Amino acid sequence: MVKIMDAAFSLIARQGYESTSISQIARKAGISKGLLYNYFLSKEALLEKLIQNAMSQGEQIVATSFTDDPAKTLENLFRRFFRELRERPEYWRLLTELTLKIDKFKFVHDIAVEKMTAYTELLRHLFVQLGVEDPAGEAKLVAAVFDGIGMQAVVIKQDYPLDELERILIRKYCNRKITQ
Amino acid sequence: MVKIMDAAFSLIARQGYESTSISQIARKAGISKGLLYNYFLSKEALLEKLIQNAMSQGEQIVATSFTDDPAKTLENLFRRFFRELRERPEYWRLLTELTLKIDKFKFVHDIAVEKMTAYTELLRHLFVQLGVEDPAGEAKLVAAVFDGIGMQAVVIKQDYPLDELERILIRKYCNRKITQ
Amino acid sequence: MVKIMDAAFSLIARQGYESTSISQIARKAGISKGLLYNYFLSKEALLEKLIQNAMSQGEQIVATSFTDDPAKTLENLFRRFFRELRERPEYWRLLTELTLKIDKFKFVHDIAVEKMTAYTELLRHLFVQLGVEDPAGEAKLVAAVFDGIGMQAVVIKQDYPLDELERILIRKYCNRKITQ
Amino acid sequence: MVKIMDAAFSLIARQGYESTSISQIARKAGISKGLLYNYFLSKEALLEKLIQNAMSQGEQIVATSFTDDPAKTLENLFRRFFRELRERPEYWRLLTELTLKIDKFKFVHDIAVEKMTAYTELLRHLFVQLGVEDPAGEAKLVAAVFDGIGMQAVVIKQDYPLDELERILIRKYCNRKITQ
DNA sequence: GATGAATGAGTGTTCATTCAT
DNA sequence: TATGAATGAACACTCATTCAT
Repeated sequence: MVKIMDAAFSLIARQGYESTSISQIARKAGISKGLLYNYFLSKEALLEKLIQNAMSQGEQIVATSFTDDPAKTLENLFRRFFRELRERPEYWRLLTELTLKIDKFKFVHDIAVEKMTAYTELLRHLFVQLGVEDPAGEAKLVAAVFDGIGMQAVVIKQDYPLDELERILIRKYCNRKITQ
Repeated sequence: MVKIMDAAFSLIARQGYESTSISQIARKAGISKGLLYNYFLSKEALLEKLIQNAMSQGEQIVATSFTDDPAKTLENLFRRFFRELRERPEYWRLLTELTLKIDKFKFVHDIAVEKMTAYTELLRHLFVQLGVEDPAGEAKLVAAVFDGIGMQAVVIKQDYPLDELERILIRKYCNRKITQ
Repeated sequence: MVKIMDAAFSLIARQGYESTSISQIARKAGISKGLLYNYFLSKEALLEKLIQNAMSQGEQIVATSFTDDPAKTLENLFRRFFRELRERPEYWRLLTELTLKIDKFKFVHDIAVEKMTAYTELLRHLFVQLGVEDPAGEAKLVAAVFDGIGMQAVVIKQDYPLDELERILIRKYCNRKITQ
Repeated sequence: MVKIMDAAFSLIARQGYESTSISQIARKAGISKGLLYNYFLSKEALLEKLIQNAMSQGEQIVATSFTDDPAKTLENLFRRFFRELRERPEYWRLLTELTLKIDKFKFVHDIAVEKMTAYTELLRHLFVQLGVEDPAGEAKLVAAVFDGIGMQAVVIKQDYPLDELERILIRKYCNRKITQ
């Protein structure tokens, strides 16, 4: 049920998983607690569905960034990442919070590691094409930058200079001559 | 009471704030629940003290990194940051988790913003001395890198290439000639 | 609906009345919950039908045991009782469990008393024909033995010496000369 | 806490385990639900304590029945058994109901089998001393009689002829000459 | 006849917090 | 200073029952 997922998403993204009760979710979705359990086996199962949903949206972003020009592809990735951060910060909040729950929910670890290695590998591949020195290391660095910016954007919110960071990153990595 | 803080710190760092009960903390600290409430007004107040404590430890790291040579100072900062990550990963876990509780605990936002601006300003200052182009932007980027690496290290744990990232960062930013 | 009764019977006999849900019964019967309520007014009503059904099966056992020879009739009763216990122990489980719900379901008491007096009267009648001393008392005793053996067989299961007890009872009560 | 045990005992004995809620028990005991959980880890743990309590009382009955004369010992056992049934029928209700829950609670099986074998062995021993033919078989029979009478007394209540059955049993098994 | 979405009161259990001692 | 008995509101979850279709 999409109403439930939406309600759960916005509440959990804002308050965190443990601080959001099934009652709250049901109330916000406009249904009874009992009905919620017709759709989801447990609170944890609901969370898992939520994450899977969010992840698949993330994959679309990557998929639609590809072009023949690696510099352009990289720029697309950067721009879409920042757009996401601006338009749907709660998505990153949820992902980040969940990532920290790695010891509590077994399904999180697999998703997190898979996501991280996939992104890093993608960046490395682009850096190779762009002739960047130590592409593997640079990819890891940029992956960390992504996570760090996501985290800080979520925390500092409107005061965080997303625009400036976007400009810096694109200038640094996507111009003709990549020297550094 | 330091026993309480220690107990609370290790439990919350490992299990998270909501999953750690006052009973557990009191038991681990070897005192009664009642006594705990003689020292802290509430669970939330204990958490606040915990964070303030953790932050001040972070400041010590910064303070002891200073030298006359900005490149050396920067290298010290990097090295100490990575050492912390290796030796006390729970510290970062706690900080990261708590940072995300921004909407739940008002005091978190102020602390987080203050920390971040202080670090960024420090980095900017060093970059100015080192003649880095766009020192303010670079400082923001490196601050994000720090947060990102901390986050990923906490999640990926022993498989995360801390050593490699440390080497890359130092090579990139702390060598005589800073060109990028 | 016989499918419902069968499903309910096997589930309740195995798990007990309270631990068996209407959903389970409907699922096992291959119908919807709603349809089940077309046939039975409530879970309790279903239970009542279940018991009546079980009781009438018990009566068939008695009815087909009759012969002209009271000793043979008694032996038939014994043998059929033990056969039932061996072949359909869940039947006894259900009856025993339900019998204990006397304070919860008013209909249980009437059924139980009626069953017991009928059996006792039957036994008494046979004992009179067999010239047993104090036939009424002996009948009550044997009725108790039946219940006790049923109970113990249900609990101890495969380790309970049903064969031995059958032999003992028949030797004791069904031989030409009844002396005791 | 004895208040809790008493409340739980009387409620569970009357209504059954599943039909008695923790709320009811706490209310009857005059305490909060939370406090109940300071004394018992779970509803099941409370039940286990209840049974252990009941069993140890049962053992006292057996222990105080012994004399040098086996016939007198047997008579004592019979009389005490019937006295218990008259004075504390709920005790038997609880024990019987629990016994049927053998598949649900692991601790029940051990207790039930132990109780049953101990009683049967005791009876067999007495029957040997009394020169009863097939003492082992007779012991099993009498053990079943006990269970059966207990069961019927619980169900039929005031209409069940406990006095008559007591007289019959004692006459049958405890007189000088045991012939049967 | 037949479905299953929907409800609401209930369950066992947890836990931050208080307070008499 | 120190205890822990006690509370009450909350939690995740279940289930008999209803009803529009």
